[in-house]
Amino acid sequence: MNTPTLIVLIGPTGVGKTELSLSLAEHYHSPIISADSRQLYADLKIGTAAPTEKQLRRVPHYFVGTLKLTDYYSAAQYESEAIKLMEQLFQKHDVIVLTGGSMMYIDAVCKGIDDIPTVDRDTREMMMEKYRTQGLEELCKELRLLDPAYYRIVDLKNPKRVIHALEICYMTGKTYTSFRTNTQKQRPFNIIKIGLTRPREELYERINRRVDQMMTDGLLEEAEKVYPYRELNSLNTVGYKELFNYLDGTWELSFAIEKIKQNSRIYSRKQLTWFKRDTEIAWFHPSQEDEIRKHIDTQMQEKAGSLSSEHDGETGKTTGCIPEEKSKQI
RNA sequence: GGUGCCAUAGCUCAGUUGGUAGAGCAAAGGACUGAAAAUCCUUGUGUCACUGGUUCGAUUCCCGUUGGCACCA
Repeated sequence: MNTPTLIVLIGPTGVGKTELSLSLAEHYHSPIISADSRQLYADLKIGTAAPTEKQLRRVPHYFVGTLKLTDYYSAAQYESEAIKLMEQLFQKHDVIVLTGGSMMYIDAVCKGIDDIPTVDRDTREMMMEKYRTQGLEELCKELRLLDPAYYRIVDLKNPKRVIHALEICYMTGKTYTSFRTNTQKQRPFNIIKIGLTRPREELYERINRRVDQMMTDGLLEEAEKVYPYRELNSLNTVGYKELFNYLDGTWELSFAIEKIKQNSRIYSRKQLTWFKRDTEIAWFHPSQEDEIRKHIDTQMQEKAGSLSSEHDGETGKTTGCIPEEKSKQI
């Protein structure tokens, strides 16, 4: 049996991950695990550009359309479920393709997330109420007392970060810091990271066109259906939140569509920012499928049998195209 | 054709009683461990339309040119 290999195919929204993941999966006779925090929801097909019925028939997919809008989910939950699933899948497959744009989900699988208790509903309610009535500054003061170490490094202007740290302190009686080990988990499989990117203009044009296509495919109807649930976290999602403003009557439809395009572009940039610092990623243009396969095959040979040894630092990066090479030159 | 108003950042506009300018939006960069398509942070040099004049100094005042808008013929 060969060393199990996880091919991680990442890149910004709209770059062309889905199509390439299918052909790679077919080539390596592998299933596809989605790492997309919104394609998980069964009712958000069009707006999240989830794989179509036809595409799903080509290759078995996991973590697509498995959740209801009301379901609670998190990156940590994804980590444990995905790792468990992969244990099973690797018994029949040498290679698994993991693809998606949710940065934290990718890192959760590749590097692991610390074992921090899940916040229960009461604690979250309590903290939200505290935030509403007392404000962020008061919460920061509390954090300084309860977890001074985290207080020093946390982004004190970001309510979600401050609130979550306090939630953990209240729930466990321990500091949030004490749960942060900052260690990378070792995985029983090799990981090959492929990053897909395109020149900025090309990417933006694809994103804009895709949004128009979503509208003709019925995104508005999809948004109308889920409109009653708009307050849920699952619907704090590009493509839906903008249309809710139209359905409210606060935005013109054409304006909402422009906003979807804009927010998608911003999201793609955010993804690139996150991925850029991951030096293990080898970058390619989606059209370079041959080069990508070559890279994967070379990596698989190099890594064969090296699982138990220390991972070898820098991987030889054949760079089809590096993101931001343009801006670096300016 | 005549008269008046306007011309400042990618866009919409402030402003400088004459000492080379600043907001919003857009855009770009960054952070990120159980809500992550979330949440948060940082970044404003631009021939102040063009030409000439007055002035120590003009984006600001004056003459003209070009373009836009309005009104009158």
